[in-house]
Order: sequence, then structure tokens, then C-alpha cells
Amino acid sequence: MSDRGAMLYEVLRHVRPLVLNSARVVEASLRGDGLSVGMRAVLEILAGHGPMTVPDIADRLDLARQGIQRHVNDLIALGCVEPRSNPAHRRSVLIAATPAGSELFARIRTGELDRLGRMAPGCTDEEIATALRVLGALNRDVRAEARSA
Amino acid sequence: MSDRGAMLYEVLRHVRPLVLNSARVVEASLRGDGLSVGMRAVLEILAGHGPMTVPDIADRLDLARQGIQRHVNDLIALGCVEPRSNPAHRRSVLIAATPAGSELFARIRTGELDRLGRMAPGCTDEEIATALRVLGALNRDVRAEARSA
DNA sequence: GCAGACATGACATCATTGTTGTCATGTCTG
DNA sequence: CAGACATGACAACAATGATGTCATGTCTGC
Repeated sequence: MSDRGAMLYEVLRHVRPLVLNSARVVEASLRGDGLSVGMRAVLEILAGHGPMTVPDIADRLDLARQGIQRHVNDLIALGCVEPRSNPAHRRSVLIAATPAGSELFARIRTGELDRLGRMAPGCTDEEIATALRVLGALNRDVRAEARSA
Repeated sequence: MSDRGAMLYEVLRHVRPLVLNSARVVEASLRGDGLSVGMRAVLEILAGHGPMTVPDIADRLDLARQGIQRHVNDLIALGCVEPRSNPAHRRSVLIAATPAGSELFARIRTGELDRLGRMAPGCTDEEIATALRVLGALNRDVRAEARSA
């Protein structure tokens, strides 16, 4: 039972259905606003870290820039996001959340936090913080393995 | 900081790249055997819990039975899995891992455990166990929310 | 028993999205 | 200045989750 490999294996086994189920819940909430889960992720980055180029967003999300570009284009069409000319790089456009986009994301996030607050009632804050640390460390190492291959 | 909603939100944010990156690593290893991540998941269930019907596998993986059926059909074509007539239900066929399939999965799992054992070296066994508990509780509640919607 | 509700396998179709490739153009480094 | 690289704008593809249909088998309540 003290085999860390086996325990991390169990973590990964838990993580996949969690992503699927949470995506289903989030997607249901988003449907009314015309957003997808991917678009929501992009909007989250922009709302949280300010204007950024498409390749930078892709790096943060561990995805190819081409896929992010699609989400950005869709978000522009919705008016949630807008391109801004970059004074330093004529070719590299900055993407920024519009006021409408920021407000929309704030509303989405508030609703999600509301629901999440009622979940996992048997877990203490410390336990959740520990889980966060473990997930961070595991993802860092798995990510390194994925990029080296 | 003691807002559990915000902390669980962070957990979900960590979980998505973890699934993506681990899938990339696992997929690279599986490519040589002609398996996909989905087929691997089905084989894992059968190797661990014995023969089972397609709908039962789907329930365990939180997926629709139609998708599982595709994976099962592919696994049958590879000889990793075989249908067995069910004495109790003529229509509901049991799917069982073949010796070749069991052996293949054992080999895959061994390799994965090997690599995982070297990851997240800064985390203790207790911390990983705590993470496991949190993920289990969170997924249980998220899953309930997904099914109620 | 029987009838209707339900489960199952076998199709089929569709949308999302991650992946990969290409190309013209702009930027940066040596 | 020249070659390497980054970026946006396509395009095409594959995996997979979602959904629907239908014939056939099973089960439940009457």
C-alpha cells in the first residue's frame, strides 16, 4: 500500500471521470451563453492574466495554438474578446477580454463557485489544499514526460 | 482562503491538463500495441473485475454504452477480449479479457507504474492518499450533479 | 400467462476538439 | 543581411462523446 506508483495510478484513474463529469455540468450551464468548455478556458485565462497572444494562451493550457485560435475566433464573434494591435510586434496580436466578456466570465465563475462550495463536504480545507499540491506536482512531472517524448 | 468553493475550483483547473498530458504519455506507449486510451480503459476494467456486459462497463466509466461497444469491438478484433454467452441472459453477452489481453494489460500497467513511481517525489504517501480521498468525494458529488441535470 | 416497459446489441450520424500540416509574412539573432 | 523562427490563417483528419433508431430479448405487474 505504500507503493507510490500504485497510488498515483489510482489518482489518474479518478481524474478522468472527474474531468468528464465536470465538463458535462459546466457545459450545461454554458450552453445558454453560447460558450463551449474550451472557450470558457480561454476566457478564464484572459480575465485572470490580462491580454495575451494566442500562442501564450496555448502554452498555458498545454494545447496547440491552432486549437486556441479557433476558440479565440469564436469568442471574437461573440464579442467576449477583441484583438488589440501590439505596439512591439506587428504580427503578434494581443487578445483581450472585452468588458462584456469579463462580466460574463465573472458571472459564470460565481455560479460555479456557488455549486462547488456545497461539494465534498467531508473534506477539510487542509485536505483540499493537500490534494491541490499533489495534483500540481504530478501534473508538472507528467507534463515534462509528455514534452520530452 | 478558507473558501472551499475556490479551492475546489482550483482542483478542477489542475485536473484538465493532467488528463490531457497523461493521455498523451499513455497513448504514446500504447501506439505500438494498437490500443487507444479508451480501449485501454475497457481492458483495465475487464482485467480487474472479471467478465462484464457492455452496459456495465459503460456505467463504471461514466460513458454511453454505444461508445464502449466500439472499443469492445476493436478489442475483439485485436484478440484482447472475447464475448462469452451468458447462461442467464441470452441477449446480454459477457465480455471477458483473453489470456493475451490480460497479459498485454499487465505489461502495460507494469510499465506505467514504473514511470509513475518516479513522479511527484516531493509528496508523501499520506498526501497522495488524501488527494485520492478528495478526488473521490469531489467526483462523487460532481457526478451526482451531472446525472441530475 | 400476458402485455407493456425496459434492456441490449447493432447500426448510423453528428459535433467537438485535439492533432498535424502548409504557407505567407513578420520578427529576431548571429 | 541572411537564415532561423514565430505567427496567423487556412485546411484536413482522427478520436471520441452524444444522440437516435430498431429489432429482439428480458423482466415486472397484473
